[in-house]
Amino acid sequence: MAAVTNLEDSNSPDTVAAAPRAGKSAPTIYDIAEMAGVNPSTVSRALSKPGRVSAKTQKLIEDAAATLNYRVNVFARALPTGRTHTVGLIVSDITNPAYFDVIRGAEAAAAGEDYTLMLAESAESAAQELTTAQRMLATVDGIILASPRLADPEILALAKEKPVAVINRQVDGVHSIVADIDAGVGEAVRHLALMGHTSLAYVAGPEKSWMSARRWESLKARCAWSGLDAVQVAAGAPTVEGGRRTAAAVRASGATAVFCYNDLMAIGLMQELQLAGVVVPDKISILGFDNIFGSDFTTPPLSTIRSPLREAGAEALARILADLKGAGSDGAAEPLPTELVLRGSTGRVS
Amino acid sequence: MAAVTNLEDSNSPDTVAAAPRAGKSAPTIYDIAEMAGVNPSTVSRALSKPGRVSAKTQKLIEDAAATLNYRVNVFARALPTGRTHTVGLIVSDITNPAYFDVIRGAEAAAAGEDYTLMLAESAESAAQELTTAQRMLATVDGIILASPRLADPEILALAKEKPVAVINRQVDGVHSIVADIDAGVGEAVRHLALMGHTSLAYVAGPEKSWMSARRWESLKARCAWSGLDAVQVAAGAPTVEGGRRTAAAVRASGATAVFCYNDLMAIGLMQELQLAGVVVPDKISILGFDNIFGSDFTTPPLSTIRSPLREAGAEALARILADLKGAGSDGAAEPLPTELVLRGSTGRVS
DNA sequence: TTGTACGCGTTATCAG
DNA sequence: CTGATAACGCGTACAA
Repeated sequence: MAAVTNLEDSNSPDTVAAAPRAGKSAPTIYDIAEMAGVNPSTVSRALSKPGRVSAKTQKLIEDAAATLNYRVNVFARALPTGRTHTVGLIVSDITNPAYFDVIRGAEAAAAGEDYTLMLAESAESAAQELTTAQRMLATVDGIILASPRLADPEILALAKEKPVAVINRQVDGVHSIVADIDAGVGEAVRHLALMGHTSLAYVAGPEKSWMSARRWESLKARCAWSGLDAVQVAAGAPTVEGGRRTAAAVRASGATAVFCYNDLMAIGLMQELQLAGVVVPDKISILGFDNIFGSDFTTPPLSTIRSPLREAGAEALARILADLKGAGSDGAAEPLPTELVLRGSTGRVS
Repeated sequence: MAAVTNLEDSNSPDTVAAAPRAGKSAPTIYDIAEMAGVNPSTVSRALSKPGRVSAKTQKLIEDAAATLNYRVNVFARALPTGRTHTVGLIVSDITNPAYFDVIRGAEAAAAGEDYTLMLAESAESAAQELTTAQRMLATVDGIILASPRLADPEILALAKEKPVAVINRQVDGVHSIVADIDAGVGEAVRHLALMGHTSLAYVAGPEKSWMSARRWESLKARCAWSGLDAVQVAAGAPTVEGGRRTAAAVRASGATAVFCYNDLMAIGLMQELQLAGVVVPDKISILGFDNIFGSDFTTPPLSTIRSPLREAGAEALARILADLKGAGSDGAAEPLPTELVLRGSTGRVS
């Protein structure tokens, strides 16, 4: 394996110019003031609160700013105000495709309001989530916690410092964005009952996951209502590997249909089952949650319960921005719906 | 724009319950100075360059900082220095799992040096990439461009302002992290020849992708050397959908083995082919590049050429940090090898 | 080795 | 409505 970073044999890797210092520094409001013939403070006003200056000088200043190609220095602005126009988003695992949409939703919402999103991951660790959040707190105006592993009191403590919104979690006192999983679960259970299933199982996710417990409750309740059996047979890391490890317990349970905490686990479970010669869905039906990217790569493609992750990300950001703008009233938000996505991993009981 | 904050823990605290200070606002170096009985500037020195103060006062100051639970105000620090301890990373598509490892590699390297990573995506658009980069430029110390769609001159212009490193691209004059694809391609072609294939095809990615061209060149050269036919039969967006759209052209080509620009396209192509009743690999072998998360979800699992993405991310960050530290021209970088990952989508020619 | 004084770019508080 | 001036917290020549 010969080659290298600079492939083309020309090993001139290091004529690379080192951090050059641009000769002229960026234009400031003083430059604009001079050009427009007004006081710097007037420029500041014109550029931040477009209401407190006369229309004439406003235009004068804006023109000058434009020709100078002026851009605010966010650090200088953050110093007196403490505001950074930045919102943090902490996800539990950046390699979980479920967060793609959360990230994109939040990012789009942020960009639309001229905010910047800061992304961090907690690697499924409550401790790391806490230190990350606290570190972020210094540089952001608010924080979004997606599927947090933190305990409620810790989240509330965070919320005392700056606006906080949680996704996939219900925490009284902070903005909580939770999808209405009952809808999707109801659809799924009804469908499975129609296919002849009477004994369902649930493979749980991390212990600290509020959402995992919630999904199990929803499933249990729905099954009780429909007169089906439902048991929680295993738990594990919310990853493909974690799903694989639950295969033995799932087989032992005798259930004919299995809900997994998320698609990743469902995929892992299905892989392991197939490896052992269990045919899906003939022998056992498998369902995931989230409808992540890649859940249709499998054979059979995974049936799953779609969550409105993108909308959740956008909603979380909107709530924080509302807090920031003082419009605090976090009135009741409409529940975000879930729905059954039927693909090949579920079928008639044999 | 999003950012990945590093997980580096700043102080130790947490056990300290009592609020260290009566004042509401965060402690500053003035508070520390007062408590330690020294001048604020001494505190500044002690906290930034641990060499310029006496060991005694150093400890005095550090103790005071600890009991005060002091944390530097990054904005105040950025103002005089222009340094933010932040590096930007722009990827072309955040939903492409290939970037997982790039992101993690860069993040880990950043965290290790107490830097923070800012993440943004260009959505495969050169224009958006440029505006994003320029926007970032104001708040980061350097920028990493992963698979940039920008033209060379534009990248060089960026590099004139702050340190820049590109991944999957060779740009003379800026740090270029490119894996040795010849190694993996060589392995793959040799394997296919052994399996009886004589006519290979390449499905290209985006036109602006330097890496796509490079992969095609490598394949072409290797085939020529081995006496095999190789043609580029199609091109498309580097996505699953893009891969699907190339199916017709691929079938028309008559090739028995197809290299795709990346795994996403390979998966899409395989799906579309299978939908049309073409059996993989019996009728046609398919190979991807990158070995992304999920490339083993398919049936058959995808054969692919693994790229050291994580190492690339780490390397890119290291180069930028070296620039920042003035140690500018670091010697030749270590080679980043690629290798063939043989799974089920390749087989003997029928 | 440590203290003094000032600047970084912006916003906020007063006057006018 | 606009101008002057004082913070904001930190780094750093320049002195001492």
